[in-house]
Amino acid sequence: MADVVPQYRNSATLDALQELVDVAAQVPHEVARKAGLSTSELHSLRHLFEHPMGPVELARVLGVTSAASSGVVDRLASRGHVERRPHPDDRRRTEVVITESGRLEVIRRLAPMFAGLAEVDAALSPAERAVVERYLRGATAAMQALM
Amino acid sequence: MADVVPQYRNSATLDALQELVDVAAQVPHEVARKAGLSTSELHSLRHLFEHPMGPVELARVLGVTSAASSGVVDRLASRGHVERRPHPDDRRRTEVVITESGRLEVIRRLAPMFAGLAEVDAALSPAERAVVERYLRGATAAMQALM
DNA sequence: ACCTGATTACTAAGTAGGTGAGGGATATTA
DNA sequence: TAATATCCCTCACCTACTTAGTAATCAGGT
Repeated sequence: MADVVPQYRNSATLDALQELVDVAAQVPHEVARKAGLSTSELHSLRHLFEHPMGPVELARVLGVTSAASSGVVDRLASRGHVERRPHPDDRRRTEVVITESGRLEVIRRLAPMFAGLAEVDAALSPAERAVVERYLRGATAAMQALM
Repeated sequence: MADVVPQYRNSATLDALQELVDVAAQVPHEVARKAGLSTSELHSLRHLFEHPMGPVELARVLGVTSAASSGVVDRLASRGHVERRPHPDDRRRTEVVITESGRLEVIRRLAPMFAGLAEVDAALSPAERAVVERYLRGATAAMQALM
């Protein structure tokens, strides 16, 4: 891009950001491969780690159809990484809940990265942290504008 | 993650970073869909924008096999977005060169994002920019450690 | 000059995981 | 209550990947 879009040239941050985004995209690919999961399965575990959700919501966060996420849940369930549970209030719904095995898989694969990120984070002074956060939120917003 | 890995809790930057990475992963998916390209095809154009490369190098940056990238180049070439050219020095090689049509496609789809990012970037003082760059490079390194 | 091994790019066959359409059960709204 | 919407699933199909293997070319050692 930088070659023909002059005003974006020579910005070290923009350059670093692009590199970050590229690497961040490679990581799930590689980690999933090592874990014997598809990237969708890995992303699902990562999101289910936070809180349970149904196949349709999962489809939304993955950016796929519910037909696809139904298969994702099937495969994760067959490996024991998640469980389907009936929703207490709405009998149409299924809650997909991550199991201990699923949690361990996520932690085992991603903890080293989070440790490294925490270290980078810890090196920031409060003032610097505020600057970085503002930048990250701004960049996120700029990307979201495309969608 | 934050729920069960206490030392990572309450870091606004880490939280913002995760959000950024998630959005950054959604963007190519969505942009490619709108452009009628696969994500691999879009990523290929993005990298070929910088400089030509052969199918094998393309495969490496995409994280797929050369068999797959061969197909990617086929599809991009059939749409007129790239051209195969014989490498001047090494007759085993093919150089895949982006065409004007390919450049336009990339610019048209991604320029708004880069404009937004440049704006965020421009809001930084030189000192702040240095902080942000250091953080981004550090985060990139932490991610790369997994691979 | 001639092997040997590495590298590049491709093809062929098989497969994983996606889409789109649609259906049954349940919930929500008019 | 009737109509409509939502949730989750199945089915048939398709795209884009993988693995395996080939031909051409290059580079190094003898």
